[in-house]
Amino acid sequence: MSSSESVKSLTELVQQPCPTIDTSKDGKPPEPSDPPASDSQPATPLPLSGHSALSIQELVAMSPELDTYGITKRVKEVLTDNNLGQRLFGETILGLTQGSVSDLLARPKPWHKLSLKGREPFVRMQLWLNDPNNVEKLMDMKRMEKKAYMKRRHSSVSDSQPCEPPSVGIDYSQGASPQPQHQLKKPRVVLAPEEKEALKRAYQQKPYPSPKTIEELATQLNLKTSTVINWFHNYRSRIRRELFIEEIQAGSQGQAGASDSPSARSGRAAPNSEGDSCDGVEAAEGPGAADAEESGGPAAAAKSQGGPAEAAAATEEREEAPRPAEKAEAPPSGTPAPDATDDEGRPRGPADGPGPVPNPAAAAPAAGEDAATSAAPPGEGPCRARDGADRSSALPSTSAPAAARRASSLQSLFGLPEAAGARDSRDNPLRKKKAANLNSIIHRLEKAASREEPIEWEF
DNA sequence: TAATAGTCAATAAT
DNA sequence: ATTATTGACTATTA
Repeated sequence: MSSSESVKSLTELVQQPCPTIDTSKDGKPPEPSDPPASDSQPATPLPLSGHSALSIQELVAMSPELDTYGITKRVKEVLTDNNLGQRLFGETILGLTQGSVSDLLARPKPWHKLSLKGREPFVRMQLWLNDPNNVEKLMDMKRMEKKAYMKRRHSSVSDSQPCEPPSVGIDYSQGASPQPQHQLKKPRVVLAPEEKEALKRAYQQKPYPSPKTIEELATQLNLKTSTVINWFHNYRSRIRRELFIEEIQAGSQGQAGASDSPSARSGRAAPNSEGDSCDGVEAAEGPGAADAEESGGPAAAAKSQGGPAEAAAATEEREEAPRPAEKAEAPPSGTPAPDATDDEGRPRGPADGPGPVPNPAAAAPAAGEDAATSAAPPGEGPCRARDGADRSSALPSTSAPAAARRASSLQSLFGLPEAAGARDSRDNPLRKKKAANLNSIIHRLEKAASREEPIEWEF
């Protein structure tokens, strides 16, 4: 069969219910089609509905832009409406574990920020949503699982338990517990809240600590170096994603009513990141951000502790903010994280500085887009109307007056419909994050501009 | 070489 | 029971 043929139908399969006639804009030019993936790998062992061949990878490659936020929203609805769990859905439909599914559904990244691999689950979800029997199939799976489970239990009860307690026999209960066990299982590190706080503080001053700094942190907190490194990696990406969703939600808060549908959606309101304040930004320069957020509430979070973490506390007198009331601003208050001398890691050539910067240029438009699309309830009519008039700013381009670019970035950022007055002070934290973010971006742009380098911003 | 992206899997929290 | 969180790993990418 001609690839073009199948390609077409498949593309339709993936299409979102609401055919956004955005084709006019195209925009994904380079997706050259080239099926680079034609190498090894078993590819898709998953269900992938009846379809014939064509791996999802190929589907992903030619998939039109999908509204990830809208998709996850609908998936969540369907799952909860039908009492289907994430584990079942994940293993059966996506080939992912429960934890991954939870994360994906709660914090989907915008389509354009996803790699080919990252898009896969979303394509699968879209495919699943389009499948008229999706729920039935899953329910069947559920039944089957239960049956199997019952069976197992039965046999183990009636029969002598043939399996399970693998070890046993010897080993008794042992008071030493599974300690000496060849150390086969790592304990799984669990950072104490104090340690996390110390790391967060360090992050705020330097999102990309030098190896030296990392080493010091590890020593002071009594952690393995790799743990600290991992923590920074994880934290950076976590922060990044948080900004994504905040943008999206901020952009969609406007209206909502419309045709509410069955089952309430997921009310998420303000997740308010606990006491971690707006990390993620500000490393650039100005103080700008240090919010205590949460006016009148959990102000008194864990504060004093003299326990184990004294290492951190000791070296760095905590600056914290004893006075939540006066959040005003806490400039990078002197307190260098660990060991004063620390200073800067300096190196880092290209893009560096304030790392935790997702890209506003892209994010902003994305937010609008997602919002628009997802706003429409699952299947049906009125889909978006907005076209791609403004969504042009999504790509690199490069050589353009930095100033101009910055201006446009600012515009798109601020341009977010602020209408829908309804919000009061609630958006403060968000605003701050955005502002801080903007600052860091500006900082980078200026830096770049001054050195007249074409640099490629991935906006 | 180091940063990022995507996940896993243990374990916390509901 | 499920769902959410998060340290660690693996594969990519620049």
